[in-house]
Amino acid sequence: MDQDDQYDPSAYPAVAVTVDVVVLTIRADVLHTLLVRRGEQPFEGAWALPGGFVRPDEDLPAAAERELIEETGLGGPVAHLEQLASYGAPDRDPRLRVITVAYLALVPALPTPVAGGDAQHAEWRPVAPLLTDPRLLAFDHAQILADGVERARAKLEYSPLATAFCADEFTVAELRRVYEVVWGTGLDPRNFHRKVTGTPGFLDPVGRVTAGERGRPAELFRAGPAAVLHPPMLRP
Amino acid sequence: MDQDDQYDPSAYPAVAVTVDVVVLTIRADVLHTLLVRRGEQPFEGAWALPGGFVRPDEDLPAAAERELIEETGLGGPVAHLEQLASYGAPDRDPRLRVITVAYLALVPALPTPVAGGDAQHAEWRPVAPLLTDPRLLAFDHAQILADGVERARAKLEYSPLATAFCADEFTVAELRRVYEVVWGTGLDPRNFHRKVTGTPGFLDPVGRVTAGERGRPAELFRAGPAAVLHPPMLRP
DNA sequence: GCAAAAGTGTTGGGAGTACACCCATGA
DNA sequence: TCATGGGTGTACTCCCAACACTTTTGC
Repeated sequence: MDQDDQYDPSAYPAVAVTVDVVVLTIRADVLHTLLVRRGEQPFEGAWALPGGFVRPDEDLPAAAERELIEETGLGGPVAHLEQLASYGAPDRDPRLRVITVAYLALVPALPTPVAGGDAQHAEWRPVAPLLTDPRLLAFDHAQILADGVERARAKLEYSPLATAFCADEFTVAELRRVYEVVWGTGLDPRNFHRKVTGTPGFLDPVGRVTAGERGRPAELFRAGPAAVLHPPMLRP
Repeated sequence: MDQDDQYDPSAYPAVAVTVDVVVLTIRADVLHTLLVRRGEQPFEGAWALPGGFVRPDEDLPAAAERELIEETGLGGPVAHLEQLASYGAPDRDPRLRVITVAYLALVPALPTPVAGGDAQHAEWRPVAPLLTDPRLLAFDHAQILADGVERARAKLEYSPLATAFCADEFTVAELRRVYEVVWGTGLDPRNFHRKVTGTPGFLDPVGRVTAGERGRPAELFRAGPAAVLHPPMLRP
C-alpha cells in the first residue's frame, strides 16, 4: 500500500485472505495430491485443496506450513514448501471476497499415513483426472493444482527439488522414477546416472548400498547442498 | 478457503489487500524502476513502489494494470504484466495487517513521460542503488524490487520477454542492449544476432531497415509469436 | 547359470564460443 | 577513403543422446 490512497478501512470492505496448499507426492509411481472433502456449502461434498484462513499475526509461510501439518499429520520441517501464486477473482467464492495465497509442497511418499489430528477426511488422489476435468475440484482449485504441477515440472529441470519426493536416503533409480513420473516421460538410466552424479552438489554419497533387492545393489545418496543445477536436467 | 474452518468474519479480523507494481524500463542503457514519493506516515517522504488497495469487485490483474496506468499515464495494453509474488509479514505495515500482491511490468523506454493524471510525483529511478541499500525504499519494497529484477533476469533466458522493453519495431542491436543492461554483462554481437534470428518465433522481420544512423543500416523486427525460447538464451 | 538391475565406456551430432571477415553507410 | 556499426563464415569445444558393455546380486 502506498502513496495517496488514504487509509480508510470503511472505504475498502474487508477481504478474507486464505492459504491453500498443493501437496504433491508420488505413490506407486503415480503423482498424487492431498485433497479434503468439503463439509459445507458452497461445493459441499466436493474435493478441495487443504487450506484455511491466515491468522491475524501469522506470516504467510507459517500459515501454509500449519495447514500442511494439520492435514498430513507429518512432524518436523517439511521437505519443500514454496509460494506458488495468488488467486483473487472477485467471484471465486460466492460468499465473500476471498483472496488466496497458494503454496506448493513436495513431500516423500507416505511420510505418515494421512490420519489423526483433524484430518481424518484428507486423502491422496491421483492428479491426472483432476487436470483433465477441472469440475472435479471446488472453487478454482483445479487451476491452482494445474499451476502447482506445472511449477513442479519446471523446477525439476534446474533445481534439486526432485529429492524432496524421496526419503532421506535414496538410490539414483528412485530419483529417476521421480523425474519419469512427474514429467510423464521415460529417461535413459545410464545417462541419467551419469548426469546426476556428475552435477556438483546434487547428491551426497552415503557410502552404503541397498540390500535384499533384486539385481546389483545400488549406492545410497542424500540430497546435496546445491540450490540450482548446473547444468540443468533437460526434459526430452 | 476450505473445509472445516467455519466462515465467521468476526473471528478473522479484516486484512487489507493491496497491489504493488514493479515497473521496469531501460533509459540511457540503465535499468530504471518507477517510484512514488510517500506523502504520509509511515515512511513519509520515502520512495515506494506504486500501488494501492484492491477494489471490492476488481480482479488482481485489473488492479495492477489500473495502478500502472494511473502512475505512468500510458494508454492501451501494457507490454508485459505478470504476477510476481505476495508479501504478508504481519509487521510489514505498522498500521494494520496488509498483504500485498506484487506484479512485474516491463515497458519500453518512456512510453510517455511520467506526468499528468494523478502521478505528478512519480519518477524513474535507477535500480542499482536500490538493490544495494534496501533502506532507500519504504516497507519491504526493496525485497519486492529485488525479486522483480531477479524474475526479469531469469525470464530473459527462456522467454521472448526482452522485446517488452523495446519499441514496436526494433533492431537486433537494440534487443542485445536490453540483455546486456538487464544482465549486466557483455554479449558477442555476432553470436547474439545469429541466435535470436535463428530462434523460431522470436522475431518477425518487418522488411525495412533503419536510416540516418551511423554505419550499415540495421534490419527492423517486431516481437514474434513464440511464448518460450527453444533453445534458451544463456547468461554468460 | 540366468535374469535383473546398477554402473562405465565410447561415439557421433548439435549447439555454443571465439574470432576472422565482408557489407553498407556517414563524414 | 576511413571510421563505424550490421551481418556472415568457420573452426574448436563441450555437452548430450544413443547404445554396447561390465558388475553384482537373487533365484
